[in-house]
Order: sequence, then C-alpha cells, then structure tokens
Amino acid sequence: MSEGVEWALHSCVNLAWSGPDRAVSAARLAAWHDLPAAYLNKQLQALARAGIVTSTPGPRGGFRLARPLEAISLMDVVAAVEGPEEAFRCAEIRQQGPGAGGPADSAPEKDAADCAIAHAMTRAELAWRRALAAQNLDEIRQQAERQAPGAPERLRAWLAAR
Amino acid sequence: MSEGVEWALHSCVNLAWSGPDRAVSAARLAAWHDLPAAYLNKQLQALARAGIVTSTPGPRGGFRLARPLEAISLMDVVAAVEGPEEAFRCAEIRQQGPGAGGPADSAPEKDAADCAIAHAMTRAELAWRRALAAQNLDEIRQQAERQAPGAPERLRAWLAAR
DNA sequence: GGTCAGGTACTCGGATACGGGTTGTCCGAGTTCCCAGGG
DNA sequence: CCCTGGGAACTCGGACAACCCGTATCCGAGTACCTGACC
Repeated sequence: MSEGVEWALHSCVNLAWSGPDRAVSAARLAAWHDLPAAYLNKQLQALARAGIVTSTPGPRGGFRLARPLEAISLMDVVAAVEGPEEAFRCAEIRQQGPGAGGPADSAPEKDAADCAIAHAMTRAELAWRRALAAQNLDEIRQQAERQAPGAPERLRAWLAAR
Repeated sequence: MSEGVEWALHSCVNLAWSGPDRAVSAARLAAWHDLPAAYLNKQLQALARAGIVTSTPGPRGGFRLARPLEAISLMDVVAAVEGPEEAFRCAEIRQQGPGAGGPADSAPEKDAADCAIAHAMTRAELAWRRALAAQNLDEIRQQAERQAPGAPERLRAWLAAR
C-alpha cells in the first residue's frame, strides 16, 4: 500500500478544517506534518485529476476540496492515488504450459472469468472496496474531532499566522 | 499484490490433485504452468514455514500438503507468502510537525489506535481478511473441477509419465 | 542369493544478482499581487 | 486621488534521479536410491 494514501487522506481532512473559502498550498499542508512538499504535491495532483480537489495556481493559490467531505469516500481517495486497477491481477498461469487444458477447449475469450482462484480473490478484494466505499471522509473528520477537539482551530490559527 | 500468491494457490490445488501419498517437486509444479522453478521453490518454502505444506528432500522428495485442503483458507496462503503484516501501515504523520498536537497531550502510548484514518483503513482491510479466511481451498478445488473436469486426471497422468 | 558399502542423482534451502516501481527532487509555465509612475 | 503598466513572487504541473522491494537465479547440504562387490 502506497504511503501517499495516508498523506492524501490527512490532507483532505486538513483542507476541510481549513475551510472552503481559502486555498492551501501543498507546501503548507506538507509542513504541517513534516512531509516532503514536492512529493505531497504529486499526490495532490492525483487527487485533482480524480476531481476530489481543485487546484489554483499563483499567489494565494493552492488546493481546496472540490465537493463536500461527505461526498468523498475512502475508496475515491485510494483509487485516485493507487490507481483504479485491482491489487490482485490474475496472470492466467493455468493457461500456460502442459496444464493449459487440452487443445480442444482453447477458448481465450473466457479469460479469467472462470478461474476459481481469481474469482475468490476478486471477491475478497470487492469486500475491501465496499468497506472503503462505505465510509466517507466526513465520518472520519467527526471521529478525529472527538479525539482531538482542538485540532481544527489549531490548524486554522497556524495557517493564518503564515 | 505479489505474483507468488497466485502460484502458491494453484500449486496447493495441484498438490491436492496429485494425491497425498506422493510428493511433488517444485520443478514439476513449475513446469506444469511454465513458471520459473527456483522462484516457485521460494514460495513453497514460505508455505512450508507456515505449516501449510511439508517438504522432504532427496529423490522421490518434494512437497505435499500438510493438512486437508478444507483446513487451508485463502488467508493462510496469502499470509504465508505476503507476510503477516497488514498492507496499510499507519506512519502516524499526525504526530509529526506543527500538527502534532499541543505539548500537553503528547501521549505516545496511544499510538495508531485512535487515528481515525488508520482505524477506517484497518477496518476495510479486516473485511478483506475475513473474506479471504471465509473460503477454504477445497471450495476452490470443487469449483475448478466443475469447470475443468479432466484437469485432475490430466495432471496425475502427466506426473506419472515423468 | 543375501547383505553391505560406495557412488550418484535428485531434492530442498538459503545466499546472491537484476529490474521495475514507489519515493523523492527539481525546474519551467502561468497567474496573481504589489508598487511605482503618470494623469 | 485614481488609473495603469511592469515587475516580482508564489503556485501548480510535469519531467528527472535515487532507493527499495519483488523477481529471478545459482550453488551447497542432505537424503534416498541404485549399483556393484563381497560373504
């Protein structure tokens, strides 16, 4: 699992705490957690390409959420950073070598659909994706605020002081 | 996701088809699907360390299943090959930099337990693990035999011919 | 013929290189703001 | 005082390296089998 996922999630919550009226640059978001600014910028670009955040160049520019936090699921962020392809890709090794079934049923159009192993792995990964899609970032924000009530205000004050 | 997981799963089913009374060498299993023999051997070693298969050296040696296929879940194989640590590891970036909470609540013993993001990601990964643990390899074998009834016999014949 | 010793072939097991991908860094295009000058 | 033009600073965006893990390979330790000689 890519490290950038965690950074992107925290950044989204931080953007929500910052408020929708003010853009925050990648450098600010990175400094808040001592992260490499240029690399975090790369992740935020991925979020921008996915339509999760919007970016504005120039002074007073930066990133801001493209839609309310409730409309962003964990799955959206993971897919934006990690890429949409699934983690387990079936290489169809049973179609290779002597075990590739007799020359009678060489039907390449069936692909991985009928590979029992690929089917089971895909099912498990689907459960993972569903669990990610079931939680939106607003729920995470609420839980974070319960455990650290002062965090939003501290972030806003720190951003205003620069 | 590591490529070796797919190889290990197919190898386990093939071992079941081969029968419990005869060990199959890594070279045979690899040749059956045109896989690199030495590397598959590495994966099988991981399965042996996890207690999923047993290995016997020397001529007529090789690998055989350590327990019936019903007692082996997808999760067992994945954990053996990929390692037991979870894919998403929380780096606790919120504990770093200016956002590390005031000096008042610097409680390092709480760790990632109360990080809302880590909690949510772990929950999703738990769903994945449960889905993997819910299916055992015997179910997969049955499904594979329904779709390719001749496969077990073909494998046994090919092994006997060498 | 039976038994035993030696050699051989085959197996796993871990130590050893190679490559692709994630991680990390840098510089350029574009926009906005600020400031000075003129009307 | 108000307007305008130029410069400077700041931002994203993509192009460019470095490191690490998954991939692949090789050789050594150990074991069982087979062969041949001997009793």
